[in-house]
Amino acid sequence: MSEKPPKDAPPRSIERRIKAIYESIPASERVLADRVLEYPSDVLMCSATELAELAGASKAAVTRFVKRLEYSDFREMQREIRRAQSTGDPIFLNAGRSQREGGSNALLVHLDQDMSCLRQTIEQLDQEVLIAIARRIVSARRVACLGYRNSYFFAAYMRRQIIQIRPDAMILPLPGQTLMEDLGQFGPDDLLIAVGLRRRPPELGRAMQLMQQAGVPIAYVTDRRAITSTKFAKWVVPCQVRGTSLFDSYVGVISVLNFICTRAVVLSGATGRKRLNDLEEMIELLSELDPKN
Amino acid sequence: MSEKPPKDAPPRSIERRIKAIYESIPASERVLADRVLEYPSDVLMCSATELAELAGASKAAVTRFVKRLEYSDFREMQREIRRAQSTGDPIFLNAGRSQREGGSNALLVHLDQDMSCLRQTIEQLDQEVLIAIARRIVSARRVACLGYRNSYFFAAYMRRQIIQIRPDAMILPLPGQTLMEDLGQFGPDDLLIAVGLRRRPPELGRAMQLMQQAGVPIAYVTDRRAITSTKFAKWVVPCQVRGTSLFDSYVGVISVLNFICTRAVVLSGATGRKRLNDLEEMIELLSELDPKN
DNA sequence: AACCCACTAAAACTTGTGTTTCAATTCCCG
DNA sequence: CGGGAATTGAAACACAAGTTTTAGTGGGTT
Repeated sequence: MSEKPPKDAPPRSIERRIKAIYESIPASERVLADRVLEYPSDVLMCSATELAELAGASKAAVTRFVKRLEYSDFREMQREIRRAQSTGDPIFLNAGRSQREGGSNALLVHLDQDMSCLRQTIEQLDQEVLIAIARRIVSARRVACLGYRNSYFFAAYMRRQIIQIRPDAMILPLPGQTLMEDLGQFGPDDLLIAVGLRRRPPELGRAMQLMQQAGVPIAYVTDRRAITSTKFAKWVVPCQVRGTSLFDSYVGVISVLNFICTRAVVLSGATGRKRLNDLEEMIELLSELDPKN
Repeated sequence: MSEKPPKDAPPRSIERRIKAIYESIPASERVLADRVLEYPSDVLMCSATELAELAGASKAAVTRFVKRLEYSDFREMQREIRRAQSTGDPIFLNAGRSQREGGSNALLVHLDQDMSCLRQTIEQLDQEVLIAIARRIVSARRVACLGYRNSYFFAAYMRRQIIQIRPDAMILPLPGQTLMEDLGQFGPDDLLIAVGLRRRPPELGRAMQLMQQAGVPIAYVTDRRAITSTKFAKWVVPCQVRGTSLFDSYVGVISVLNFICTRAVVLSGATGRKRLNDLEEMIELLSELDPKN
């Protein structure tokens, strides 16, 4: 007992162990480290062979990696982690889920709500509408994203994804500018993406009405309760935002926007720009500049 | 090989299968059934041998039990169950939801991905950490939200919710300002909420390092692969952002932020809730907002 | 009581796993 | 440009996992 072996002394989690040595390990093991950090439950559920395949490494690399983490054995590592899990380390709650087991766990209640919010949003959407919007994003002469209050963030998010294929996409309103300075020139060849979730200020409806009168097609991302303002839109994307929570849940909104943008990028590749039209390649390309800091 | 086993026909859940045959199985397999019904995750995590020991049965009993459940193999059973869990409710995956004609169910695939992304984020978080952050939001002298690129939107969203209980909450960086002009005065009594999702510019890490040196506690919302920058944070909130999609999915991030903000409001108690009510009332009164438009 | 049948688990068997070895390769550093 | 250290995955290896066989037990029936 006088000697303290470093092994059992600190009940360090794998994440901690990985981060401690991350800088000093070779590439083949680093891909494993990345995979484990991103999907920790894989270690519990998969065999070492599967883990190697998932991470894109060899079985030998897995063994070396395990040793470097100061585990004697792949299996011992699994046991170790499982112990940590059963003693309450929340990182791996994933595997032990049994819905009603949570009891007073507010987090899991929250998860349930957001899951059903997300599901209800997506299930009741028409894929063709979303694809039509994506197509329009690619083909329109100009694109602008509009949103107020909370919705502004989502409009801005949308615009940020779109500029990867259309660097001219605008975000509105701009501080200190009136809307019409930027939208004044818009016409039937353009596209307005309006995000109007609950707590819409009247400006939004007015702007949409004006744009409709100018013949501008409008894609309108909103909540289910919107009524009158949907009349101005060519495409309506109603999202479920209401939970029993204090604040509205926007998981459905962000998910839909992601979907539209993804489709738009794919479509833009297909329409013959010199961009890669292979989705996988694009993912690879986007992933290569990926700082681990 | 010419014969097609009934293997791939029904994607029934394991619980269903067990209950279907429960009455008609012998004792040694029934103890296994009981164990599995009570701790379903054992099947995923344990080996067949371990499962036998836990339930108090023999290895042979496990094999017979698995066969009786119409799985060809113990390992195949594990794979089957794992697949069902990782996508959430297996109802969505291959239940043949062809209500949307057109053959391509890209939307439902997208839903699956975002559902599991959301689940993996929430389930692997520590509720105590989130509550500690919420508490700090209420008690800190000053609060600032920091984020670059995509993360900026989430920092801004966060700040927008927080100002309902803390009107002094800041969003950073501000255009045309240097960070230190706003953060220079920060110290141990304050709180910095940093959002740093993939594609982090180096500025973020530098800012966090400086703040840590100044003794400022940092709540850091990031993705699972972040390594070095987590060293500067007092609380780390790792989110699952990676799907097989082109763009990262932020459903988990937005959900967590919502949770933290909600808890902060609840914790802020009467004053906070009062303020929120006042705000709503005032808004209603001025009819500044019309939810129906 | 004798027989039969279902059931059980120990032990042999087989397959697939994780580990180790090793030659080829890359990357430094002189 | 070399030589050497480090890194890598394919293949060989040892071993443990799951399956099958088998011998034994207990309960029920005629």
